[in-house]
Amino acid sequence: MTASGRPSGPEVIWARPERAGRGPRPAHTRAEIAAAAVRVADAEGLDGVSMRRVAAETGCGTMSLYNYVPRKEDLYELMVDAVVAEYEFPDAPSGDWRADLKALCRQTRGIMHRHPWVPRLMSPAHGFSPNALRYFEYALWAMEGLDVDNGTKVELLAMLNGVITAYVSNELSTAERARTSPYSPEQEQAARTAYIMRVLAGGAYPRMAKTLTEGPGRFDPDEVFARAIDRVLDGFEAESRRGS
Amino acid sequence: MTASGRPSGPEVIWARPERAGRGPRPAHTRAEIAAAAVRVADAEGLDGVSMRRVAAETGCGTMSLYNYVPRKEDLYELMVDAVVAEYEFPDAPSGDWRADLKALCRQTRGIMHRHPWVPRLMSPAHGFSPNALRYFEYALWAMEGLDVDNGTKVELLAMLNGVITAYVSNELSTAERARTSPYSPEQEQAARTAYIMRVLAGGAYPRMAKTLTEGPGRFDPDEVFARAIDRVLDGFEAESRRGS
DNA sequence: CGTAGTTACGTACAGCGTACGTAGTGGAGT
DNA sequence: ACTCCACTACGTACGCTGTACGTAACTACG
Repeated sequence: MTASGRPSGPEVIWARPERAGRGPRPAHTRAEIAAAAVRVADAEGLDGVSMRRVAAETGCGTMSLYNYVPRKEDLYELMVDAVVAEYEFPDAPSGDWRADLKALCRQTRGIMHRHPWVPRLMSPAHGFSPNALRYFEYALWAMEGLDVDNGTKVELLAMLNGVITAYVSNELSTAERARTSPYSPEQEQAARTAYIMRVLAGGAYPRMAKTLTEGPGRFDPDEVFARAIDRVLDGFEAESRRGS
Repeated sequence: MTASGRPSGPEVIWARPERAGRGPRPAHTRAEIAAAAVRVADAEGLDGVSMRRVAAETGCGTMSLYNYVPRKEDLYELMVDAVVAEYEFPDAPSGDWRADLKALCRQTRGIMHRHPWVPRLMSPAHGFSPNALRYFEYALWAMEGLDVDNGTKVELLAMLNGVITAYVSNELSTAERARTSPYSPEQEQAARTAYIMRVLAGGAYPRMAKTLTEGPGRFDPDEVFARAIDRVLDGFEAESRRGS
């Protein structure tokens, strides 16, 4: 394979050397480009991330970007890796796997809040980027005190991240909608609740009406999130006790 | 507001009357258009769904589609509602909420397998389409025997659907990648495993290496899925027993 | 020291969502 | 019965996208 230009076969971008032996010294680095793309996505949303826009932000010609990033999908991979780098791991786990995993989950949510486009890019395809590997290694370390087999640990991590992604997506969807819509959030909200009220008034969905009207008052997002994570961990802890 | 043309305010498509009082009889229906879009997405992937393509499939001019569907996002909403219509609900729940919810989850997974683009469109924005309401109403009915408050029931449904979406996304990502990539699945797989092996051979990620090499043999997707759902249900059942 | 491989980047193409304008249709109000 | 105008249908056009391809400059290796 060649270090740039069209690849001769399917390639993971991380397998490409960043600098080829021959030719002029590249004017930019992957890290620079990733940072530029993240900047654009944070400021203008994921749809604002186009090759032209990122190239401009990086300070190079549009097509020069393709020397660093063969396909747009690879740019996404760089972006995810760049934000996964924001995790801060202690020198060693505390020994309390539950607390350590919960802290990890809080960090995941924090990253997604800082970079609302992350949930949309979540995919197993990005599971082997350098920083994802760092994350995975630490998570496995933190789980050493958890008495279940390796497969179950992997399943636990997958479920935690799945739940977090789903939860934060819901959390952010209103905000993201507001960013895109030409109307004010109040107008949007008003239109939706008006519609729902009209539907429920029809009486065709009595259980739903009851559930939505006599809903509980507790809506603190942090609490809902913590509760969700706790429930997932509960399930696996029970399994560990059963197994040992 | 007017029934077609640019809306005068933010609108849910379901609040628009399908047929206006005045003017010529529309040549197509929402159902027809949704079916056409679903056909295209099933055959060519979600990226194949363009307004032009769907219009052609429906048999009308590109811009005529905008009489039925003001924005592309609304087309997505029609598509999701169309596949949510595939749920088959019994006349009444069995009384065993666990079994009923599990059956519902299996149906969700089935729908996502038949329409691999569904996970990408999962969003709370689609939670109030007519068929989503039918789903929600039945699910609440099925949970009448579960002794937790309404808020918890909503959280359970959200978590189940989140976990299913994440799980099926993982399940499908390889297939979807194969559909898009110009290389054979074997080539893709070979490139990825070669890369991972090289990384793990470096010794920087010992726990990960151990986990991946001495992984368990049980990989039956149906089992992994059932186990995940069961664990979620376990957590909530425990909570119900604690509460009552 | 040539030369092959790399970097840089402009041009060009096919496709996208959709704003806008025009023509024709048919139900509601007089 | 007749008029009016909201509505349907649809062609054209604009600005945007990802990226294939060609060209020119540069540098490390044989």
